[in-house]
Amino acid sequence: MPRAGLTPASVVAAGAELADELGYENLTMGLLAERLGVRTPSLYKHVSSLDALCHGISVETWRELGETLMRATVGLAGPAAVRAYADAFRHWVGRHPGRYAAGLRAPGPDDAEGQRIANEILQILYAVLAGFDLPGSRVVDAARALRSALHGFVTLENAGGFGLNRDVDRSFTFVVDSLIAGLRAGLSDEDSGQPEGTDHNGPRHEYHGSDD
Amino acid sequence: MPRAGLTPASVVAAGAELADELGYENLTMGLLAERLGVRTPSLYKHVSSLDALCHGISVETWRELGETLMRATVGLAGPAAVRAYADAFRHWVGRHPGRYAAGLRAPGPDDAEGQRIANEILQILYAVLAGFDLPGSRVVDAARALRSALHGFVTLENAGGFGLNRDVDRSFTFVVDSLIAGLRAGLSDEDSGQPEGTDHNGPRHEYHGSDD
DNA sequence: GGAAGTTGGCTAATGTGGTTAGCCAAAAGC
DNA sequence: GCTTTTGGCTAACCACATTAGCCAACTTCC
Repeated sequence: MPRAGLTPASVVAAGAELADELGYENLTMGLLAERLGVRTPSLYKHVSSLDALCHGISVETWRELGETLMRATVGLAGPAAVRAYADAFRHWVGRHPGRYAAGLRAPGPDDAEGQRIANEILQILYAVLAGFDLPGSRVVDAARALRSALHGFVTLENAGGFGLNRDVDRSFTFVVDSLIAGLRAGLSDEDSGQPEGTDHNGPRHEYHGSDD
Repeated sequence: MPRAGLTPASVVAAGAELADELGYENLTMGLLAERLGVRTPSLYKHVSSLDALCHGISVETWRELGETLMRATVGLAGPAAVRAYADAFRHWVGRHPGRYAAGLRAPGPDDAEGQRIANEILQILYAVLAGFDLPGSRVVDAARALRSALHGFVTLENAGGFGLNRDVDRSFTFVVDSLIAGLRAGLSDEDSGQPEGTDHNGPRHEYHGSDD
């Protein structure tokens, strides 16, 4: 019985690749084992369960996506930064649908690594939004808006939810431009019930509970 | 052996309810059978498979959601219609997360009923957008934008993707208002490569292939 | 009212996929 | 080289979807 030279990292990496190829929901221990030239139970020497494997893929996903978004937006500000962020996001997810699906599992409160990375990505987003001079209490709304729109768009796009009749790139531009319009307008901070200045919801580090 | 009085419709309805309670991914033939006071194989006398059950829930979902959106927007136009549409959508999905998840399975090309209902909902959306005098080739973009943003927002919200720190209602308003701003701006129809007037991508009925 | 037919329960059994137990050789450490 | 640890493997188990085939309960029709 020669050894296959697997490691937790290589198993997770192969799992991520397989998820992209077959779709996240079709990722199976048996298929992954086959891909790695090994019998199914052998995988358990490297990952404790399918769930753990998916968690590993998730962490990998956020790491890679974070790196990508960082590279894409470095040196940019304002609308250009938002557009670059959005495009990089869409293209990365388009190339890695399985990974992205795995990444959607929110990190549990006990998952320090996941929390850390989620927070890191959030910081990139806040940096991108910094150029718009939004009132403090609006920044969270803006981040959620951008996240929502991007997530929704790529999810529907990957699921084939858009017909083929009209250029999808153009639609994507429309979404992003609309949000930029909203950011520019500032959409007055119609009192959030919290006095200015003591707003504890700005882009700081209290977001360890969940990504915002 | 007394009879349980099940019908395909009642089984689907119970499945939808169970999906809302337990989450779509936890919906299982065994649990549904238990809920209905029956053994698992008995369900197969009413639905041909788990997949068929989910398809049934999906159809139900779009029917109910369509009805809800229709009611919410009837008699409204422009920004008010968009806001009403968005609010109704969010609240319905918030109350029916399992159903909504089931509804995400895009109807296959062979599924006439699913196609019909999807198209119907699309028509509501187009009606809501009609008040903005968008150039013909922009309407599809606008519809996709609204769908994406709403879908992304409710999905992240239901998944607990937003922290608890800041009012989520306000963030939702921000997303919707941003899109309305984009719709108002019209975001000039920077040539879509198709001559005006012959645009075959407007809000008509060619969308039988997939919802747009 | 009852005989025949259909319907809708049931138990038993199969297959797939995740997971554990426990064996044994290969690599690593001394 | 000998011991220990590690990473393969087979066998077995469990959950869940699904099918086969039995049999009672409703329905129909005389």
